[in-house]
Amino acid sequence: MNGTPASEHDLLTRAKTLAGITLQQLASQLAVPLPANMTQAKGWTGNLLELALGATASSTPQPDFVNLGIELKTLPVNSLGRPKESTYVCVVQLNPTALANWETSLVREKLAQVLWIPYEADNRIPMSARRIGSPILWRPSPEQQKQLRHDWQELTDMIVLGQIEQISSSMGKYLQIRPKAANSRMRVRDRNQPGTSAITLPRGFYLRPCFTRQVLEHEGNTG
DNA sequence: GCGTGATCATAA
DNA sequence: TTATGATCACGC
Repeated sequence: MNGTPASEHDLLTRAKTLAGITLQQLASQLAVPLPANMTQAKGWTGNLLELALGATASSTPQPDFVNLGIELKTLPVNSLGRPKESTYVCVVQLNPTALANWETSLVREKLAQVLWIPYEADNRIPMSARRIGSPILWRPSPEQQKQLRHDWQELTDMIVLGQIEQISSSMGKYLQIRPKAANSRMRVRDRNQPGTSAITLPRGFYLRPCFTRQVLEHEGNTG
């Protein structure tokens, strides 16, 4: 269980051994205490899985498994096995270079290869009893890339044009932009308007549940 | 302070 | 019930 996985196969094999066990069982194996409440431990499940699988890049902008170029994402699902929440992808970088084109964008980079780990998150199930699901090693299909690229372009166009304040969370069919900050008083510099001192609320890109649902269902049908 | 891990709380 | 806007903890 210790050390970072040496190969994609190694990582997937490890992840499969977690399928079916509860969060409490895994936490116990790793000697990690269960949080008393999720309000004060929002990233707990993600951190637990990182620890279990030997992810190395926590708190850095790099992929979780640097040597493999794979990002790890836990995915809370409801009683129907569908995503319960949107999925945070990355920060919205507020400079023209970062937003210049999709091919070199952080969103595309982050979502190039993702190991999805679904887990039960129905509120009627106590934290300790929630089970981890089967891992899905995913790369966006051409259709999914098209979906993401379309939304990304639409949203970043607005930012580059200085219209970030007009962006609403309801924009983007699959990819959206929402606040991502310690609180609503946080501010960052928007470098898309040279010569001005524009500041704005930090934001992030998020995948809507309808997108991650595709990921789960496609894998379920083919894998 | 910023980016990582995300979910919470309430409006719609 | 669902999605938006807000927020919590941690590492560096």
